[in-house]
Amino acid sequence: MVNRAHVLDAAERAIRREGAGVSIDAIAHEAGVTKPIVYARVGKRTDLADALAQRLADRLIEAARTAIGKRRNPRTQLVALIQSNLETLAEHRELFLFVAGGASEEMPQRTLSLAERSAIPLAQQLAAWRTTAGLDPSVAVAWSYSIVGLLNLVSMWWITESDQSAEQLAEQVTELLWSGLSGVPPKRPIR
Amino acid sequence: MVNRAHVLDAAERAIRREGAGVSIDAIAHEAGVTKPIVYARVGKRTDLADALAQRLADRLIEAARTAIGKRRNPRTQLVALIQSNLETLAEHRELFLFVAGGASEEMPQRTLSLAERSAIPLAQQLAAWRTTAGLDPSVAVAWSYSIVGLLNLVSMWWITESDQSAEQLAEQVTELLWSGLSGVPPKRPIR
DNA sequence: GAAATATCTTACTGACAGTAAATACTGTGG
DNA sequence: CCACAGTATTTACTGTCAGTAAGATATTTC
Repeated sequence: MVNRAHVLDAAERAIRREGAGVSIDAIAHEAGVTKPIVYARVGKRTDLADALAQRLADRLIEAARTAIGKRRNPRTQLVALIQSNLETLAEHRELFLFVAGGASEEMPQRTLSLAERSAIPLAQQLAAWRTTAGLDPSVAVAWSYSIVGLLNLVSMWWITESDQSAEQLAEQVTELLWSGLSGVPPKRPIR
Repeated sequence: MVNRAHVLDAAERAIRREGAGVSIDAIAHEAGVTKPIVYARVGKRTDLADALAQRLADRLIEAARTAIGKRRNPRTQLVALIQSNLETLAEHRELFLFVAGGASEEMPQRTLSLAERSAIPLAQQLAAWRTTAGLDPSVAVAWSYSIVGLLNLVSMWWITESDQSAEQLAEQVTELLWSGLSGVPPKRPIR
């Protein structure tokens, strides 16, 4: 009667309403069933977080694809990617916090599983580019995690503390990712 | 008899032994006291996480300072900064997870408070550099969070899933942060 | 229509955060 | 040496919640 997707939808609504600390009972109630059904459909809390992380990552990728759309200039594409990430995570703020925050024990696996889904396609793209440019593609994975981690924290910061526009922030972050720090330090120490 | 620092030390040992999901009772036991003492000294779980985040951030900054040491080449300094970050977080793996993972509700504040302590000195340095280079320093804060976020996720990934050496990874990440992506994409779409 | 099976719910357990009330300890004036 | 005020500490409790086992209800099968 109620399938897995229905429960996951209900979970998203419950999280949106009650925040990341929502109880399984509340989710079950939102789905119109009782707790053991939730367990039968999606497993325990960490499994739920995994499933929702998957959905969120898919949405991020989808949003990025549309935002990039038919833009041709790579740097402009990067701005669009970053801005869409900011806006999508802001849109799904509580879900993001549920997925990223979750329970303590399995935390790295969860955060990484969210990161991984975004990072993998990115890594493939980067590796392909590097290869055609005649460069070593083995940096691709590390770079993907770098970019995803950067986007995650910047988004979190922007959502909760910053008041500048997504556009402006995306431009600033792009400047860093595009050109790097090489032009910045004069001749002296970091810190 | 037992002061705040003593309790925090015990908390670190307990976290190291039992992982990020450690109970307050276990921490109290490790400190040789009972639970209400812990609450009297450091407050509730999120306050404890804040205090430990502070300590961890201080250690990261300190480690970075020594690692950078007397190196003069800015790019080499960046490699050292990144490598020291990797190694320090690996050293304090469980503490890192406790601080970053914690409870769901206040998660952004906690993660950000950890990030903030690392980001602020970095931002000051970046702003100063940009100013002396005649560039707009207003990007400094966003860049700091970018770099800290990048380091956090890369460290987490490295700690739990990657098997390459810290040295090699630090070099790869430096390449991204130093030179940026501008040389990479040919003339076509991201993803 | 009865037996077998799948489906859902009620009801429970165990763990743990956080707190209130009770108890032991300390020093001070008599 | 003792009563007593004030503080430090512990015991014992409450409430919440994840996760599950056992019972109840519907559904299929012969």
